[in-house]
Amino acid sequence: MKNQTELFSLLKKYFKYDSFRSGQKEIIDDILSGHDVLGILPTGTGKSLCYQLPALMLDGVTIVVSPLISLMVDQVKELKARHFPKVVAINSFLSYEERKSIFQQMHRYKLIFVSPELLQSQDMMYYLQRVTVSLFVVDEAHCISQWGHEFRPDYLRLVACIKTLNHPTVLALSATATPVVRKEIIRALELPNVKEHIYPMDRENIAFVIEKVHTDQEKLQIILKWLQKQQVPTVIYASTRNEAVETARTLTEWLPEREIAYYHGGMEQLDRVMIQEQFMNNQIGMICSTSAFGMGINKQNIRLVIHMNPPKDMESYIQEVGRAGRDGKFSTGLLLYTEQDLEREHNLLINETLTKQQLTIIFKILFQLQGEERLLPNDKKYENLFQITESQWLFLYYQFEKHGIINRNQIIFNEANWRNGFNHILKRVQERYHYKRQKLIDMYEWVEEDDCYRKNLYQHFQEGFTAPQMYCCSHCGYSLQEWEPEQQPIHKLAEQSWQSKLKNLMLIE
DNA sequence: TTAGGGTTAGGGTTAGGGTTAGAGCCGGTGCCCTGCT
Repeated sequence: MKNQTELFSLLKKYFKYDSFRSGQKEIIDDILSGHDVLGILPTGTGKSLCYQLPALMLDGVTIVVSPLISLMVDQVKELKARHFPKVVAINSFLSYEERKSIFQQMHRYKLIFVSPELLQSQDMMYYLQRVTVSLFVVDEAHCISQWGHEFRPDYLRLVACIKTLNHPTVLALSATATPVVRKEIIRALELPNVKEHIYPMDRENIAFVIEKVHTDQEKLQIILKWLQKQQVPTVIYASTRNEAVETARTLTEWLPEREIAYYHGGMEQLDRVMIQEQFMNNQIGMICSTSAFGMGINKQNIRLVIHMNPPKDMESYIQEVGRAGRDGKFSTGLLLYTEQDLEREHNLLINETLTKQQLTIIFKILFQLQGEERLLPNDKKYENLFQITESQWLFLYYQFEKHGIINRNQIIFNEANWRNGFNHILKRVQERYHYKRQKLIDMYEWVEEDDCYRKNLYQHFQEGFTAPQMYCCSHCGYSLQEWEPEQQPIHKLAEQSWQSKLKNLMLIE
């Protein structure tokens, strides 16, 4: 009871609310009673409150694992503005001195944001073991399944951190997670007694239009035809950086009066922030982007999300199209595809899959290395050495460690171990290939569907869905032509003030 | 009562790297560290 009074008074004090939104209270109660929790709450329903409040109430430190530095920074900024006590984000932007000083004061913080990579550093864990960690939060927990296997294997190493910290209460949060992904999160974090709080994530205010065309040029024509008549905040997803840049360039040529930008992960951090800010403030009307654009973007009035190709799985599509209509107003997702798109995507998948021959060669090189120094070379050019991509190397390194073939850059030879490791890794590679291939096939089966797109999209994720707000989908009689959205004019900035704004930004950074 | 408890140490900023010599093509997500002035 005392807890409950305190809970509401803290809610009022820091967040100015009198009551909780759906799901929040149930999750917080479970956390405070010491249960591990998996929370799937739609975007914009206040997920972060589910750990911010417990962090205040629990003795000790709450660790929040966050996938992006920009997300951590935003959260810390926002919490500081609310006069939330003792919050910090630790990342590579901090100097050695700053980091050290935070480490030594660790016990004085209530909330610490970190990347999964940083939790692998010995420093970090050394100091964390000397404070009481009462809550361990994995934010955007679908990253475990989306990124953990290849791209960012440190997501799969989180479970070891949790164990090292004597298993504090664990909270995994996400906005999108299919039953399969949820199972994977629970397995990867080893949470057998987890309490699950799953809320539907279908969006009744988004209508789906899917069009099959013959060429990539045709895709641009369709987009252009619509854009000539309408002006609403729009995101266009392309599958490569080049395609994003080229699409922006072409559309700008055709519609010189519109403000169109491109966005991808290879751009300078500062440029990315600039583009985001201008889009947020309606100074840019349209962004052509790779999948880098998304997480942490909180623009409420995106009306149209266009896909130049189907993404590689339905989770990605739901996440990306779900950036439309955060304000609850009617919005549309337009997906374009050609016959060749599937083949292209499948070729990429084959290309990234290690073959038995490749794996054999890698083991041979590894054997040679251990005969010489028993160490992996220090220059980190493993990709060069083994003729594989960085992502493939990250995957392999994780597997080598798991099978006792490598321990902290030291190669440990044991014939039985190696034989076993080789077979397991090969099996794992093939499993991953088949898993991803099936995801890709599901995606293409969905776009080729004759039946209601909404029904078939959401049935993979949940039981049923809410009836659409206005229009449903292109199989239920909706077409873009009949949509008359409210126009959103662009407040262009003068060249001079754009530059001075850049200067200001640079001074702040 | 006291020493020690973990490694390192110029400070600060920015650019580049994370696949290979050579032609069209064939990827995208981010983190952290290193080497350079």
